[in-house]
Amino acid sequence: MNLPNFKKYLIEKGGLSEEEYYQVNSLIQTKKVQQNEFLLKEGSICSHFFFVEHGVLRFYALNDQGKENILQFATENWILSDRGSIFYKEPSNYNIDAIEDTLTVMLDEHFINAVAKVNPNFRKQNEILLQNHIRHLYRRISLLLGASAKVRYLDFVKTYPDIMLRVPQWMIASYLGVTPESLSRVRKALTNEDFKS
Amino acid sequence: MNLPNFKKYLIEKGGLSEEEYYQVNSLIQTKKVQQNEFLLKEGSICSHFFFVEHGVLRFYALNDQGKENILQFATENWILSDRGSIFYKEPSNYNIDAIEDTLTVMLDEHFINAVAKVNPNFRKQNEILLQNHIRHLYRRISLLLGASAKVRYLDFVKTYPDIMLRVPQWMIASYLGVTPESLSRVRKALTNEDFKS
DNA sequence: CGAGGCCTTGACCGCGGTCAATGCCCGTGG
DNA sequence: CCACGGGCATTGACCGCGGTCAAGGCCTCG
Repeated sequence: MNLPNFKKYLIEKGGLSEEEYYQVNSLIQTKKVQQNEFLLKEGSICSHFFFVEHGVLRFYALNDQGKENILQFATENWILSDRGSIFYKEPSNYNIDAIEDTLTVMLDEHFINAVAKVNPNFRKQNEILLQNHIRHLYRRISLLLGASAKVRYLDFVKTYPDIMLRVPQWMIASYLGVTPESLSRVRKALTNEDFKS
Repeated sequence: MNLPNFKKYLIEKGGLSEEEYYQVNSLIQTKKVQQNEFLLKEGSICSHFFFVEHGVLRFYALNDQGKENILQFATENWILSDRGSIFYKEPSNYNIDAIEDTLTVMLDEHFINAVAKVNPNFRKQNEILLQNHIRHLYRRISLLLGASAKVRYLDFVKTYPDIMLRVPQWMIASYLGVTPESLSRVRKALTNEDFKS
């Protein structure tokens, strides 16, 4: 199995050497999903973290009216999961499915412990990634609390130009917390501004 | 220095034994702040995690119009900080100040490493707390994306009944992402509903 | 060529924001 | 002990952003 992104992740972000990587290599499990296929469905218990080797995933909740709220997209090198469901063995309230055909690496506690054993530094590196993730979530909350749809959209374009090109617009609207119609109007207003300047 | 909550935290959540606690005891630094005093100001670099021994803190951002967006309250046993600022040594975009007179324990990387050395299990426990934190943030984002002011308020009351009683209403409004006036109307509508039933 | 998914556009409406006035509580000082 | 002032909550009038509903256009794919 050829997993250049995952290998790079373990070596560069995880701090493993090439030899250490090959030591845990045999433990790696992968999973392929096609577009619209699910990796996690509401009500079931999430068993793994999913590292995206290539493709795009989405992580979303259904609210009381059955509307989707997209919490996160994940492209190459992102890790996605319902952490609460994993750690507390509870049924998940979330769904994960594929926006493109996607190849993922399935990480469980067993694998993480194995890597940490090979290189104890890994846990520390991993912690920094978690801290960074928390930081991004606070930034997102800050925008949701205080910024207009226009500002949130501009921030998204700047932060994730790659995702812009790979997911349909109505999903971006959902991620931003607005309707597809509203997002369409925001975009129209922006192109009009461009003409004026 | 008598720190019953922090001691309990290191022993119950951190997994230390009583003896191990006394081994790191001498390294503990605390900081007292009075109401309205700052622990972190926008533009300065955040040097510590703050564990709340007793009191209430708030963590907030200022948006472009100078309005406060409260990202987090912290009562007893909570840990607050700008993680990005700590890890990347960047000036912070956030503020932390005290809502009540508060006693905090200041945790830095040095202290955490010392605890981890005394009990290697600590880092793993800490990771679980981080995962749990991420989970809560996703829940909050989910509510901000899809729920009305009323639903968000009811959720807050249910989740943090203690905080309700200790912080002024306009701060709760800020946390929920609405104006104080709107929150007042939501509350009024709810008491009217109560009379009907 | 037809069907279905997605984006756009228009008309309408309601939730929540804004601004301003009033009420209430409480601490401070005359 | 009362008068005053400041901070917070409430209420009302008004408005605008963004939601809802419906129609139409534009793709792509069978």
